[in-house]
Amino acid sequence: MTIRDIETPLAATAAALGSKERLIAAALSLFQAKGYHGVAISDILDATSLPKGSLYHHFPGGKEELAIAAVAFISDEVDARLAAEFAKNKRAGAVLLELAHECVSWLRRSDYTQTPLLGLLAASPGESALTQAICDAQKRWLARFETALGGTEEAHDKACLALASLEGGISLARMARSSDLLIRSVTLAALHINQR
Amino acid sequence: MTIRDIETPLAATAAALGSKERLIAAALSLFQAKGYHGVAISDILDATSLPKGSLYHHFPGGKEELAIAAVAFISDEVDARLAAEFAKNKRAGAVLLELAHECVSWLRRSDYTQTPLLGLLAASPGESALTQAICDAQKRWLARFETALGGTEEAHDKACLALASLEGGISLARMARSSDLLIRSVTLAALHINQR
DNA sequence: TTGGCTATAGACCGCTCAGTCTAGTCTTGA
DNA sequence: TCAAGACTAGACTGAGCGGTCTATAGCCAA
Repeated sequence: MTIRDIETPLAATAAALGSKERLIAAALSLFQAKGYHGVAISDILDATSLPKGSLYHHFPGGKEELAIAAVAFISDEVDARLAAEFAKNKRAGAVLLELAHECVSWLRRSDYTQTPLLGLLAASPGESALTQAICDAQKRWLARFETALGGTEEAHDKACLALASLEGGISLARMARSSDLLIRSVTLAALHINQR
Repeated sequence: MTIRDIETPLAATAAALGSKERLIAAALSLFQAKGYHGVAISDILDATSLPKGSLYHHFPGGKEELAIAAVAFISDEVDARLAAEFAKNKRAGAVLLELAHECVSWLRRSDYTQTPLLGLLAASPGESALTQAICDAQKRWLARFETALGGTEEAHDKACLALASLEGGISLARMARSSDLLIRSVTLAALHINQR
């Protein structure tokens, strides 16, 4: 079992993970649904049924440190996933589509409350370490696509389109409560990316 | 002079507008920079040098009513702009690129703190009238592109890609503090949209 | 001048926030 | 068996929040 399995917190299975992991999982889930400022420490504690002492024991830096850990987790997970897919010599467009479909499943499972990647976390305090962590995650993902596409100037362009259509599509789909919009934009983008 | 001229609040010119317009302008600017929950009523009052009484006189519904007014304003503005451009029989890709360049100018002018469209406002209380207002704005803009592209199924796909690459590109560019990423993704998208 | 309306002004309230602190419990290794 | 560290537990604090309230200033018509 991984953290991801309880990202939409299901108290039952959650007990099997350590407190630190449960805090990260609940925090990620909540931040993806309401953004950094929209989540209160008490929300996270309620979701995990843990007391304040535990949170500040594992994350002395408080809310921001926990948020950074959550971002690092999703950053690693997506990055690893991309690396694994590209290692199979799949075309970039296919990998993008696969990722999009997984995002769709997350959107549906959360009834369109969650933003599967980092979209809503962008509303975080400016100039903070948290902002930097989000920025780093996007850079990593961008680099994966870029190298998979050949590392050329054109590859860079295509990588930008891939990530933009994904994040933008997620935002549209969440608002309209219809994964359709995400699929449409990403499918077109994938088509273009796979060209020559 | 329009509200937009003082969207990045410049106290000097602001005095020429009524209090209500100044409140909307300042609120929009702040929400675009920090998201709904990241902005305090006192921030808006500080930015406008207006007392609390004025805000609750013009917007009895408080923070949310003001936010809705701000969303309605930008929704109208962008929609009118799209209508005007399309009326000149410009190709959809060209209009998209133009809009993107205007967003770039906003990003630069705000030193990459503001999200020119509605990106950061997506982190708003769920199931509220505000969420609905944001959703409506996106629908309007989407519809403009869709009809301009011919109203077909394919047009719908392309419209989704247009808006997704724009919103997603803005998010990437803001994080990386480089408008480059926005231009790259939108240029590629525009290319694809203009095809056939 | 007066009366009423619009708008400004800001003190004030109850609540929730992030974070601190002390006490207690569980685990582990000597 | 016991001591020390890891972790849980939750009361408490001060600051800041959104929102309410009363008082007042400016303006126009009677």
